[in-house]
Amino acid sequence: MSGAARTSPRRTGRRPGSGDTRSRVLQAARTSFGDRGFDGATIRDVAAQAGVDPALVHHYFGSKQQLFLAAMEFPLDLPTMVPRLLDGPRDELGERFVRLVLELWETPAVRPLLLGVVRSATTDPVAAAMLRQLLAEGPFLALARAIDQPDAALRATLAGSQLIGLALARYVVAVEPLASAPPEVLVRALAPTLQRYFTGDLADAARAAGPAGAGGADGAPT
Amino acid sequence: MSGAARTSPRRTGRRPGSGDTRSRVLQAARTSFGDRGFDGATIRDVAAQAGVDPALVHHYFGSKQQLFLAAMEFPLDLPTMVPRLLDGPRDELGERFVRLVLELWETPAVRPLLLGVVRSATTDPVAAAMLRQLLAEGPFLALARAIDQPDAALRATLAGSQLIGLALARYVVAVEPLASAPPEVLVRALAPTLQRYFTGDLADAARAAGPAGAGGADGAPT
DNA sequence: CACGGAAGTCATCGGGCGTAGAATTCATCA
DNA sequence: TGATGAATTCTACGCCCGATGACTTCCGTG
Repeated sequence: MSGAARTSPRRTGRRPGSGDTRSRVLQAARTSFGDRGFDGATIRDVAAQAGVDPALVHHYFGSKQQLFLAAMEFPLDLPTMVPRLLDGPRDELGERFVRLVLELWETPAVRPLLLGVVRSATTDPVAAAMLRQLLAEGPFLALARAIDQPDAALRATLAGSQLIGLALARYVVAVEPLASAPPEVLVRALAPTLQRYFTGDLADAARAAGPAGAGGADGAPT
Repeated sequence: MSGAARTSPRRTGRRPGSGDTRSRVLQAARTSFGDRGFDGATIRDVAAQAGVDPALVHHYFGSKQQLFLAAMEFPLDLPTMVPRLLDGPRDELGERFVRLVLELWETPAVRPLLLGVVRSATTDPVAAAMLRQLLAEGPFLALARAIDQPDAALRATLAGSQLIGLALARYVVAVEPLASAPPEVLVRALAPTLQRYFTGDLADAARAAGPAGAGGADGAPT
């Protein structure tokens, strides 16, 4: 109370910190990286958004790169998700997978992270490596490996390409009507694609679209 | 004869121009935008790559934005391509489409353009609009419209999402083994997906991959 | 109560950017 | 030949960025 009107010329030094400053900076960084990507975001803006001096961001995280890494660290229990996806009818695996990915993107706490990685991956090598790892070594590959089919790695990246394309078109670039389509419509539209990438026969070109015609025709899965 | 060794302290002024300077600048801009995106590319670097003063770039194109627009102008005869795609068996349309898109990406003169648009679209609004238009109003929509099926716009963007995802994974981020897969393998893998997006039934979820499968309750929304 | 370390601020450095304007040289044509 | 305009360069302004280092204030511990 009385300390406010002292003769101090500057309001420098430590403020009676609330304690959650670090997480506020992290949150601001997620928003900023998510909105503008790694290059577009600035430490100054992150600091302002968190109500903090830019130097403090450096004090906590050392560099912009390290701030990015800290902000984009996934709070997802990825290893747990794979068994959950495998649990259930195998011919509905594609549907479960699409549904899970859409749920993640629609979760407010997660979307900025994914946006940040995707927005930055086209330009920044570190972010590109993160995305590469997610698609080629993460849950996609684990899932593809768990199914007894050849070309697991190719299947994983094919599935990844469809889902990253969906994310880019729907959430980053906002192409209509894809951006406003209800999730359930997308699940219906994408599930067969994912299902085929994981369990189907990748060598046959023409089928899988005509309902009548030459019948299912894909090989027996063991 | 005597003019060369004058006391001139600077080598300023017009050089005995080769005449193709403008196109050299454009070519350098395509490379630079393709490699680093709109934000990452710099006019100074473009100029250096073209062996020219940065101010000349401004003299020709006015601003970085206008340079981008000029550099990314598609040399493709898009209206011509649609009829060519429709010409042939309808149930091989997906295959023809995938093949065409892959050919474009594999063409050395075209790839930097596409790379530039994709790399920039995640951050720059103008580039995002270009991509949005390409996917939602360009040949994708024209193709979907030419087929007698409901939800043409949604079908077009679904196809676009798969192909832009392929481009991102294969050419921008270089996810293996997708990045090194022979084009023909990708045609085989992607053609059924595109075929279904254009001509298939988007409402049924479970089929198109599983041979047997129980009855899928497609059910009307609402 | 002393004190050391953590939290926080300030001022600034060095650099790169887009852009602008003036100056200079070349080519062309009356 | 003289002039006019385009092509090209130089210089520089103003801005914003990431990073650094010194400094001040608070808090926990002995």
